[in-house]
Amino acid sequence: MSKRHVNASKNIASSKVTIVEVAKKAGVSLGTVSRVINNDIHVAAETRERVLAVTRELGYVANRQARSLAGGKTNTIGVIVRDLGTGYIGEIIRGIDSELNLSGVDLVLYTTHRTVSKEANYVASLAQGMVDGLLLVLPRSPVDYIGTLMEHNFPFVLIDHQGTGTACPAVGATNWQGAYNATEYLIKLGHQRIGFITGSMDLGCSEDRLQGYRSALRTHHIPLEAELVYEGDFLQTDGYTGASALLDLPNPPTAIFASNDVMAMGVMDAVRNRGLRVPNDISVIGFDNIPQSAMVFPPLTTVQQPLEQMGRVATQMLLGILKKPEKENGRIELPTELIVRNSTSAPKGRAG
Amino acid sequence: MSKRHVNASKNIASSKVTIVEVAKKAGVSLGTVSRVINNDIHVAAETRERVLAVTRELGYVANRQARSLAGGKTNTIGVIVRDLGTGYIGEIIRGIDSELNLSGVDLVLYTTHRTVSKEANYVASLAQGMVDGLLLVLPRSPVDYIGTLMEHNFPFVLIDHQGTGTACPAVGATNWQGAYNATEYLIKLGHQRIGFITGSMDLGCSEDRLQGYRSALRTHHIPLEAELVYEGDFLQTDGYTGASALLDLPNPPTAIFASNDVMAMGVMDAVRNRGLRVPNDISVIGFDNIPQSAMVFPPLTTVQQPLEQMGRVATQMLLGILKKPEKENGRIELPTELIVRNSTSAPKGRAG
DNA sequence: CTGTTAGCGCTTTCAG
DNA sequence: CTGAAAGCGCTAACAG
Repeated sequence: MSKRHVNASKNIASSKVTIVEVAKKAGVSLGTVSRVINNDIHVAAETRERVLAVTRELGYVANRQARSLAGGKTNTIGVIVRDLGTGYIGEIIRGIDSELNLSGVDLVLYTTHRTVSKEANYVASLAQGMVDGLLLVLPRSPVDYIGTLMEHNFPFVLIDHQGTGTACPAVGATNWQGAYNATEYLIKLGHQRIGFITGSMDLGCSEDRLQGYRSALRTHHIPLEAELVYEGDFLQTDGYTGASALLDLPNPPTAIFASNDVMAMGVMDAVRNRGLRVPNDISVIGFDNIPQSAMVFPPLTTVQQPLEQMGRVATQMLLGILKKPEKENGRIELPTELIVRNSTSAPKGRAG
Repeated sequence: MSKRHVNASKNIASSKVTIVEVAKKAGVSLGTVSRVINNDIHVAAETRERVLAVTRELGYVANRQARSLAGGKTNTIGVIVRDLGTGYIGEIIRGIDSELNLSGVDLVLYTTHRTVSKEANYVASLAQGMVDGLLLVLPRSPVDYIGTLMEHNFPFVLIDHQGTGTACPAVGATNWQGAYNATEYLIKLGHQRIGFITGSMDLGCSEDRLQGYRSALRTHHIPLEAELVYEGDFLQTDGYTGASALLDLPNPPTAIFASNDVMAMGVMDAVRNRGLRVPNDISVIGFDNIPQSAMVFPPLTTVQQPLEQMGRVATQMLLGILKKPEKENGRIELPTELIVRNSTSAPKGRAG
């Protein structure tokens, strides 16, 4: 069994509709075929037609690997995400996807499963020519490769990552402001003891939200108490255990602000599990405004992040860079917005 | 500016850490390096170590394009989906993703945006060697390429698609049975006029659900009335308009069965919008059991599809085929299950 | 066990 | 406007 033969049973490419076949059948050189399929201007209209006809007739499909190996454009951009677990990232991807679809660019998606080494690896791999540009969603350790990426002028945009130092193309949301507003809203409702559950503290956005919370308290002359801040990791169980811990305090909070909606749901569970009611006994507020937050009971007051829009904007930015690499691009912050629903109210025994 | 130079500003690969560099520095031939990075047994332990060391030192990263072009394994499988819009597909992907992660296989995801031509195109493209196998989620027109795929023994598994004719590896759910059970449940509750909103009728699963509904009615000697069946397309608005149409009937139904949860939510909206209550006035039942369905108000009675498991099983199947191509694989049906929540009750004025 | 060699399918000069 | 030729980085025979 020859090598070719083995491949034949493994690979559709062995149907052998390559550029060479097309060239032969159209009676031109393979260089010409290449020009045609790449919309090169330097081809006689008549020749182009003939080649195109053969192309269709033979059902020719360009081989992406070969194309990118040879140094051409891939017309696809790579997206690297940690996982598809939460609706959170899904929303962003939708934005990316629909924007990309508009300009006929393809998308390949890689998931890192929160594995830092995979992240760097995929970046390196994709940047080798597999894609024309990279969108990094909520990257864990961009420091590892951003340097290389920039050095080589490889087009990329960070999504939802607070740049640590280096200025590079990125889009995020006003996390600080969102958290500030939410906290202030609670304060104005009359709450004085407000519990806070953080997100993964290795993420800039978590830090920003925590600071927003703190600033609001400070502004309103409410003492910051360490015992009211619980460190979570953006998972629903963190909300549950965090809320439980907070409610076990000798002097428990009257409101709990979770750094994302998923944790806020965990908080609500914990509250209910103790026979307390939301918002009558405990007000709960989240962050993100994922679709579910409007549908839970009671509907969750939360801070909306323009997730899909972030995906869209980042994509436009990347597409822009692809067109004019020289243009400088900085960080864009999209506004967050407080969405008041029914999980918050004035603290018990107090007028709204 | 030479070609090489242009690439240098475009491509990280120009850092030139190729197999050749490694070979040179390690004092071996490039063939040997290839063997090492492919875990070929025929390399002296000592040589392997040396090469590996250089590999790390230089930060070598294999070029996927070149590798697959040359005919090697890609160690990645391709997943083709229509979109990421609904949680539905996200759940399946999660199953795929986590299963793949277990075996260290990478995943590339392509979205077709319901474009049939794209679907066929991606399949052809990926099958050319970009991936070792293909997972086709809810494919629109598999007929277009399944033949080719099978002819060439290219490994693939269909997810959630009722095969029209050709026997090929696929995993799905017992849609007929699920719809039958749901309808029967409604009947046993005392409902006699049950409205039904279909999914996209070009999808096998929609047909199966409709038939399940019909069979249940037939079994219980309830006449099938065409006016009680509304054709939808799996979108929330279809549920809304469908329910509205149904409720406008001279003799409206007392229960509505929507072919998926998203439409069921639309149904609930429509019911409420007319001042009617769920389930007191109208019972509503869905299909899928997406995460949201447990959180809406009232919590939705629905038929659970083992979405994540379907992803898992399909992936195991594909991985199995990759290992032993000769093994025959047929269709696997995973069981659906009726989840009773609070959107259903006995019809008004009748004891449960 | 290791080196050599021939491509994979395509893009891109460089000549005409 | 078109053909010829040189690789892109790697794998897989084939000889040692």
